[in-house]
Amino acid sequence: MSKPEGLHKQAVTMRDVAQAAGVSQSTVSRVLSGTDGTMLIGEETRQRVLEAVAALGYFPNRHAGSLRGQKTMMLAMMIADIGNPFYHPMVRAVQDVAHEHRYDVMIANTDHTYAGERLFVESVIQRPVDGVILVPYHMGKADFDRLIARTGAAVAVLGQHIDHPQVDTVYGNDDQALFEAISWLVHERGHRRVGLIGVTNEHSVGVRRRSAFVAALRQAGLAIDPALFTLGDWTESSGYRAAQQLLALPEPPTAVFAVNDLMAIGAMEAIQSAGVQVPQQMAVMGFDDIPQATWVRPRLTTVAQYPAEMGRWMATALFERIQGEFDGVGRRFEVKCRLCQREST
Amino acid sequence: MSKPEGLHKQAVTMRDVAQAAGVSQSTVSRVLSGTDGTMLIGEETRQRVLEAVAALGYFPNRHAGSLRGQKTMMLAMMIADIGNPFYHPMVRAVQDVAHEHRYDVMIANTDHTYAGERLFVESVIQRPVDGVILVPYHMGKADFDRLIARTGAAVAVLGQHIDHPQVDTVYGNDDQALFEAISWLVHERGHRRVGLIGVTNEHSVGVRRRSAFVAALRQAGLAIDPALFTLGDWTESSGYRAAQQLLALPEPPTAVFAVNDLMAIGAMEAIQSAGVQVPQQMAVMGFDDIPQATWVRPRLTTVAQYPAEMGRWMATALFERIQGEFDGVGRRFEVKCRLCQREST
DNA sequence: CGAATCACCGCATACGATTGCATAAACAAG
DNA sequence: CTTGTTTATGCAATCGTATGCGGTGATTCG
Repeated sequence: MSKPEGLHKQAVTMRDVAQAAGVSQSTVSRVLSGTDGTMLIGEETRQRVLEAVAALGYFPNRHAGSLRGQKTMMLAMMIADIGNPFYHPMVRAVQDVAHEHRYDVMIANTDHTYAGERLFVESVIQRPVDGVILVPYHMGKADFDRLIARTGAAVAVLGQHIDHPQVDTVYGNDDQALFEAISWLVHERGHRRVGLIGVTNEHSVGVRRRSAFVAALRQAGLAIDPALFTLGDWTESSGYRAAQQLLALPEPPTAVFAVNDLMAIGAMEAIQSAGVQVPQQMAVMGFDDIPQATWVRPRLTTVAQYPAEMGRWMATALFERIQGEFDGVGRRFEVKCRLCQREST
Repeated sequence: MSKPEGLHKQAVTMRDVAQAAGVSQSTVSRVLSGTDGTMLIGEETRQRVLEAVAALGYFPNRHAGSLRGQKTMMLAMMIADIGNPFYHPMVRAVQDVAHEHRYDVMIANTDHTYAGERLFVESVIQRPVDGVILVPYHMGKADFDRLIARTGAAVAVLGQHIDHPQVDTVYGNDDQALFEAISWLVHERGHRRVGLIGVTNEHSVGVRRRSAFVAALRQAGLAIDPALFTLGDWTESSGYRAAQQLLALPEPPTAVFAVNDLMAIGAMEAIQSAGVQVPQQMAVMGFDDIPQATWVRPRLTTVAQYPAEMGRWMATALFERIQGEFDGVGRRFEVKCRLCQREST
């Protein structure tokens, strides 16, 4: 009775194909999906159907399949900031793997906020997908339970933020790598006052890296000066401001460690603008090894992570679950970080 | 009869809410959408329904609405390379506008290939969305006709590549800006041998920029030396290789212009590695003004584009069409480029 | 030669939400 | 008491696809 004013005109449906081929719609469905082992289709009709499909340029409407409870052929990916180059190879890798499986990828930014993360979860509840890839900073186990219970999607996660029995995890040994990096800075390079550009404690990864930083200083027998701890929000400009703060100190540090490269690059910019030489007067070190770390001068010493590998791992783990090849307890995969010694230290 | 094995478990549907509130499912629909002006709902039942919604934590299944031909609450965006920082503010702006409208964004890479672009169109045909944003390099009018005819989606496009009556377009005056940039390089800076790092003629934007380049040289009365024309593929590494090629020339240019910043940065890397001073011995100039242009040393002289503004414009134009506020012929919006004079020239 | 088997295919229903139409209740007017 | 009108709600069809089950014609077997 109701004729929906086609905002989306689906000119050619399965019924059209059926009519053109002189068969029923269900036959067309069976020819195309083919997965119905018990059902046999005559070779002649199969050909007629395939010809009609080609002639009409038919494509299946995936909204229908999604509604029917089939695969949605879609992945959702949540990252913190699409402007951060660290995520690009990851997104890239996920998209590549997805396309191999003829999947599409929906992407959302959270801007590192909890509100953004919850919005993402609600979005996925409203439009269920087959798989979800997350880089969570705030979400708790309850949020994951809800996500999984309501959508039934396979879930893969980056980072040690969460440990959930049903989600696969890939993470770097960042705390250990950071510990070693600071130790190297102290012992090999002789720095005794090292400033930190960290993030607020709302980010569990910030807490972990800060602890590793403190532990390294402690182990080296150095004093912990609260004035040397500054905060940023992962962006280049926040690194710039944090470095200014450190430079303004009565007794500035001789080295600055930023918990990501963007902030390190911003810090270097600030330090050089102030007429302070890097690394002679002040060394700078970052984390991630984004490509831009080698574009700046001096080239940035940093701790490399391997986002492409991480993304590929998450995506393949996801598809193993989607295709039912694996459904055990969440796997954990560690990608080792590596110190990249360059010119800024 | 058929019980689809719920890959996606939608625990709570509208029917559940209806049952909990003791009304029919259609009443729930009317309470929630509310858009049905002719239909009145008793205040008491409205409350009962809303309470049931809250109690059950109901969210609408958007796959169903999409199938029914309603809005899909989804945008699709096609860009060439998610690794190119030029696109990030654009993606960002689109996502921000979309989220204001409670829309999600599906993103696809084409890697600058026609195959990638066609794949995207097919993907959108199979899963219609309300709006499409494209950065096309190869697609022709026929592809756009097909896209629009098959999906009925609103379309917005970046660049002058296509001019279609039904699509809104935003573009920079890149040819003019490039002409002026080269003229500036020649007249103000005195360069008489300028190398070009361009792209193949398959990219219409490459052709246009190359023409502008040639025109500027002609107008300056300079000879056109084919050896000074090299090709890249928009990536940093291709810029590196192209610059090596120019350096190897018997008579190398005194300035190099790359049609985007990534290639310019790659070129600068190559030039400096070869022990040639930038800009004293060889000047470098790019196009786009990505943030990284000010990270490198010397800072890159370039022609600025404003991708965030471009993205915002495309997105708002799209929503004007989606919401029926506009349905006239495709609008065109020019975003002026601007020369950013820095240290590399 | 009648019945059982088999290969092939169509009918009908369901997924969840929207919406035109029918309908029930309540009330007013004649 | 009948008829008309208003108000609030339910029924049922629909979007495009998947699938259990029943049906039909042909072949085979006892």
